[in-house]
Amino acid sequence: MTRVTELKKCCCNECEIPDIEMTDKDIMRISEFYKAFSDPTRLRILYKLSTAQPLDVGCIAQSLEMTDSAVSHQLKVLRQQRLVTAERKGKFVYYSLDDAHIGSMLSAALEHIKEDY
Amino acid sequence: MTRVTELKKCCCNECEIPDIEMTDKDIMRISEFYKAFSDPTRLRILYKLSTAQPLDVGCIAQSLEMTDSAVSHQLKVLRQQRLVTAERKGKFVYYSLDDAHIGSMLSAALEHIKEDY
DNA sequence: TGAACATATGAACACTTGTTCAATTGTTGG
DNA sequence: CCAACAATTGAACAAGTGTTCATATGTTCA
Repeated sequence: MTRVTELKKCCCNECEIPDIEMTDKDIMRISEFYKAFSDPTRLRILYKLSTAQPLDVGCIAQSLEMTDSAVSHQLKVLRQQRLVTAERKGKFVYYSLDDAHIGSMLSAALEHIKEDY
Repeated sequence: MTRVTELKKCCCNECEIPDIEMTDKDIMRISEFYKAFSDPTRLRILYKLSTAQPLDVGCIAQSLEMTDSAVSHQLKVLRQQRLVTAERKGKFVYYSLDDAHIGSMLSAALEHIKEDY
């Protein structure tokens, strides 16, 4: 397991470095996870789903006033990060939040930004 | 306060839309908040600070094997999102995590990606 | 089967982002 | 004040991202 740093002591030569495991691969995957939350369109989709689910692509696109294609592209990103699940029923594909945890991430971020002056 | 959607019912005409307040401005600010977490370099800086703080710019740059300039640019982003705090002492500027909450976001994301098959 | 509809995909484009390099600001100690 | 060091900033460039448009895949029902 590749450590982000291999120092036993920090370069200031004072601080001990705790034995927390976070590999380069972890870093990459975490950044991709958060990247999914870093686009307004994707956040609007997630927020929409947090208020009503499951919803099909056309419904989401309509309420966000975007093309089906644009929404479908972003849903793919959200799917790959396992933030939403898709289930086809006939012609329609219904999307839901992957779990309640995702909704709570939205509220957590909302709290953080509301702390402002 | 501008609602993301003004529908009382979802476009599927079944689901009630809860009265959660999340404005377009909120969406923009949340996306910027998460964007700060979406870059490997910034995550490495945050992780580094979670293991030892405060640290000056040169120390961070050295341990991440990057230029001072690159690190300083990213620290600016983290500062703007209030994820780190800076305090100058003489020639050095020492950075710390803004609060413990940030460290817990790292662990939370780590847990999420570890859930994998 | 074939027309109509829902969704997904690929290429292309404008736009954004992260790094590098050079120059600047800020601080200390001679 | 000035030389040396720490940090910041701005411009420039390559790389990455989100949308659009055209096309393809899936599904239903006549």
